[in-house]
Amino acid sequence: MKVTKEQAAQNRQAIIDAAARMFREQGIDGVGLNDLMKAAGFTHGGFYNHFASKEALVAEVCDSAFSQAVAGLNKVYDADPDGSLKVFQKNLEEYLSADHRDNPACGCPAAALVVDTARQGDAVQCAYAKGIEGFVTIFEKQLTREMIEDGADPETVTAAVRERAISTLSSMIGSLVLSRAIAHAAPALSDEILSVGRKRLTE
Amino acid sequence: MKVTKEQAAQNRQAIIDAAARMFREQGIDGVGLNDLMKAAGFTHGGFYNHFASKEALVAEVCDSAFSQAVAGLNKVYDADPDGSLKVFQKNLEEYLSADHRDNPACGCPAAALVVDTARQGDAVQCAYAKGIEGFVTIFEKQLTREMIEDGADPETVTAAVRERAISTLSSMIGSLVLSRAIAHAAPALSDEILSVGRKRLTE
DNA sequence: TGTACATCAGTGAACGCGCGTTCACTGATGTAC
DNA sequence: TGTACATCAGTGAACGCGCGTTCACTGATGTAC
Repeated sequence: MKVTKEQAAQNRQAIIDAAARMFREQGIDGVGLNDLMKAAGFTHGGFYNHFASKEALVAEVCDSAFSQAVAGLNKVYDADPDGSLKVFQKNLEEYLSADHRDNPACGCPAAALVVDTARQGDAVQCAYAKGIEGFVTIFEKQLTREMIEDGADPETVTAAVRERAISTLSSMIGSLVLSRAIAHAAPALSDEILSVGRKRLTE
Repeated sequence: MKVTKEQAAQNRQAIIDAAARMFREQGIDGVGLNDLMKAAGFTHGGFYNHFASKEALVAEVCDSAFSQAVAGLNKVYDADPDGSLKVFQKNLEEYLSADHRDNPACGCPAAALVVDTARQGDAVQCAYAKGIEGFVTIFEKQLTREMIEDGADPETVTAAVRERAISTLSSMIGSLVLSRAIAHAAPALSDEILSVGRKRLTE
């Protein structure tokens, strides 16, 4: 039952994509390879034709999910640099929306995997860290635009921008994961966490 | 091998305490009942003399860990209401320390369990939500003190205080879990996340 | 207060189950001639 | 270009293992008389 090289590469990516969804939704430990392969449309035995181990898959998933997210943002911002600030602000607000909170499977990998990652091996943590650095870089670029547009001196803005980028990212992730943790048990407070987060981000 | 009622109650608490440590360090899914009971000093079969299921234990652990944390803070702040603001500020800084980052087992349950909780049943989420509400209440009290000390009008401060309480808690949790996720892979950025968080919290 | 008996916390073997991983096999693909 | 053979992605049974949970048993505790 050999398939073409292209088909094999597609199948491999299908496994990564299914894992990216399931890991974000159910956690890394919560997803078995049997269920994963079934979700990707295959039988479980073929897994090891593509990956050396589950750990290796997790690292690739991290890499893939972050790369897609970072590349997606960069593409949008670079397509229209002048209008990118508005899109950036809109992205921040959507990040802390009920929709994003309620759909982790296709949401931010940094938030969904943040606690699991601390318990994973080096390869996973490195892929995750690379992704975070990518986000920080994007934030720095956009926040620099924002501060210069607001009349700041381009020369002296650098340190302040990096601080804002890091604290913005931390707050976004914190607000999102906290609102998710209590979404069912305390929906009002969960909503409040999101709206307070949005308000703080946009002022 | 029956033991006295008091001894049985102590043993039960020993299981909860061991679980509280292990869940924070290894995640809820990452801890087996066999290892847990061994860590608490017992054989695994006795688990069900104390708890109906692992899920029931998790709920009790959440409840216990948050109650201890909240009660501990309240005790300190109430013992010396006038000096409590200094202690509060010190607590915020210690929260975002390398020491806290590197020792989740005895650290904040809200941070260590935040992503796992979203995947747990109602009982666990309710215990967690109750704990978060407890933290928010404490923060509101202390931030009110702070703002009044800084000359704010006690009557009009309420809404702003709640916002600050929620956003402070979200940022603390976000900074801590993010710094933990990349502690090994990107130690410099991990430290930077903590120090930026501390700076933002104390200004 | 002393004796007989029920209670039940703790033990350790066993349950079925799903985990990550391995393996022999299949058969279409890709390659060497 | 056509044929023979090696490659290897996919299949599905099987591996050992640890999971959460159940159970029969033990024997000191707690209780009823």
